[in-house]
Amino acid sequence: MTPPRLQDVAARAGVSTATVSRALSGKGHVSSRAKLRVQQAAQELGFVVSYHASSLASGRSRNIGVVLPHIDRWYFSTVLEGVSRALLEAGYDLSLYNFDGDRYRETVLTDFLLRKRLDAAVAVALQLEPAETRQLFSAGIPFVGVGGPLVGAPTVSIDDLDVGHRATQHLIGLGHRRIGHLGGVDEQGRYFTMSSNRRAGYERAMTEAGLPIDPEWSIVSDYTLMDAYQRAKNLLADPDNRPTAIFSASDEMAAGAILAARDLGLSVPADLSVIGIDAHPIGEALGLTTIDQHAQQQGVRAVRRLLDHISGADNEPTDEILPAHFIARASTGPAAGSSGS
Amino acid sequence: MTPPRLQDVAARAGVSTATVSRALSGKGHVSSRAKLRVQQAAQELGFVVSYHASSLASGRSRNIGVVLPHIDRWYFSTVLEGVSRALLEAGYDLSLYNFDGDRYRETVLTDFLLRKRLDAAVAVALQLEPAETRQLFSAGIPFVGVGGPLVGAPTVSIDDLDVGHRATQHLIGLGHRRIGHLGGVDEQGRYFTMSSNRRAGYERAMTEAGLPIDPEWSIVSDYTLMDAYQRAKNLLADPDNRPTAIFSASDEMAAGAILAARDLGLSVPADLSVIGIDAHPIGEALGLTTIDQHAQQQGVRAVRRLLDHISGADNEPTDEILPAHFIARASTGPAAGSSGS
DNA sequence: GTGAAAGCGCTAACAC
DNA sequence: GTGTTAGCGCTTTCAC
Repeated sequence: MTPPRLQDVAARAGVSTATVSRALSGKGHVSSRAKLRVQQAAQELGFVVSYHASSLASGRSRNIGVVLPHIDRWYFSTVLEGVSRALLEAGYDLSLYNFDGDRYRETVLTDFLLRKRLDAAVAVALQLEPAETRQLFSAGIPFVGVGGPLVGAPTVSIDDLDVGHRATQHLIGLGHRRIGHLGGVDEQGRYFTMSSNRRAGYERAMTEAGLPIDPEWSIVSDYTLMDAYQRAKNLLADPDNRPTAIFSASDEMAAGAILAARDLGLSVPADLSVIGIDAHPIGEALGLTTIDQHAQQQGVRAVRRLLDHISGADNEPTDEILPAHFIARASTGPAAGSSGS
Repeated sequence: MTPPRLQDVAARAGVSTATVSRALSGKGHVSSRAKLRVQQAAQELGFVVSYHASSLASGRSRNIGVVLPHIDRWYFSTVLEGVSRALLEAGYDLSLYNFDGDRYRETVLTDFLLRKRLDAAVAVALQLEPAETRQLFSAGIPFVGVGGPLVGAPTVSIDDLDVGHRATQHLIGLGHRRIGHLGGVDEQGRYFTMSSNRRAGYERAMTEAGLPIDPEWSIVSDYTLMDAYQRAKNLLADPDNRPTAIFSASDEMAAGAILAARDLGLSVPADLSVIGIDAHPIGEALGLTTIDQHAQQQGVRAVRRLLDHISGADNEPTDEILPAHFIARASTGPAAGSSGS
């Protein structure tokens, strides 16, 4: 037996299909008596509107896309969790498009996003070429960026430069002068503006304090714990020339640094202070001092912005900077032989 | 200007809409000459078929759903990555439905899945009540389960009991006799059959070897690193009555145990051997011995099964057990005072 | 191999 | 407040 259609509900309730549509969607006026009969009939028949028919007729699909370069990395899956929650709450469907690094970059941009099935989309930390940005926008729907600038669309993020600055200042305030940095690559200008902004914040804080920035202490990693572990270990192995503190652009890399230090017999924070960014759960067990960037909340805000926009709320396309908060734990402490500052 | 429709392409190519549809979808026979003209016209106009119109007319949507209880946990985001990859490869869209624990359980089951917008769906480690399973299937589409039994649908997973058994045997083979277990809750029979099967494997191996199962060494954790850290620390704090080895049902919990041991001044594996399951990246830096369950591959396989089914391939709804492989690293070693076995 | 035309199931004017 | 009806843009018989 074929599923009930709106027409069947109309027949059973003794009204027209238009009335059923109105009663069920809540748009337009329907007498409460008619509404009741419709709802009952729909209930009895187990009627659910056909998504495709509804979308085709109305031109809107209650479906929002999420485009991201990775899924199984903490930042992305956490933002996604926030996006998902906000969308579920609003009754919207969520379509997921994963670049998977660069693997499906083209495909997603040229095929998937153009199918006219999305009301809007959020782009998480994508760093696109100008031509790619154009492709994106050619989908003809509102976009909002998260965690990195999406040129031409409003973006929700933290102030990465400021966060890098504050993290570094924290270490400087503890009396450290030999401070290293663990950051990400800025592959040919793609990806990780986030990362380069944090590095810029570090450099600014160092410069302001009149401290030297040793290029050897400025480590470029691929943002994974293991890679950071290995590189930090190399850096810290030299007892004559190693930093007393490290500011890491992510908690996972910070964790790698802490594990490396321990494996070298260095104690944290006595021999080495480490601060990260994220509030990644792994930081708890390591006592990692960090700055919470409220990743989930970033996803939630992005969705709110989009939904407001769709519903015609008069929001100007301004960027939104979310606050980030210190979580002081045990991985940072006074520099050896320092009285603080 | 409104986007081009199929009709526009037809006009430009000088053929009927039917021919355009055939030429573009590849179904039905079209002269290569006509096909060429159609493709060119489509190209010039920048035509992309309307998803909704196509779905409404054909009854199929090239859209597959993924239902999971969490997104931001390693297992789930990794499976999701695999699912996403396989779907992108096949040109299918992916709709994401997150229970978020129990928060949207009802909503997803009763509202979202019934909108007739999915061709099929994969359910990742859902542990449903019978009534909920019925709701799920009432969507009228093929399902496949991943990483946990979905009663009434084919499931892709590893053999959790066997894996628990092998992990424990590994420790026993190293001469350990006092072996603890770190597993998850079986909340009222919901969630984590996975976890209870691994525990059962542990118990069987212990029993077979004639070793005692000390209830105090069988720790129930919430599967997070931090919780496992705390509980393991409590367990290991007592020098007179602690295990010499721990089998953890996940790598994250295993990592917690290792960190706890270190913080107590115990050395791994000299004082404590630890083995996990997952091949979680964190295990690398900790030298964690583990069993790789190929989570991403589980997602890929689930999608393949679904697509085969949709395309009418004669696949019986059998469960599929994927192999799991040892990754021997440094966290497990011979028991102190043992000659091995 | 190709075209005509009848839907797919719903929404949104527009009329009453 | 409610019904009539013309689409939304494509797929798919059924003829030719």
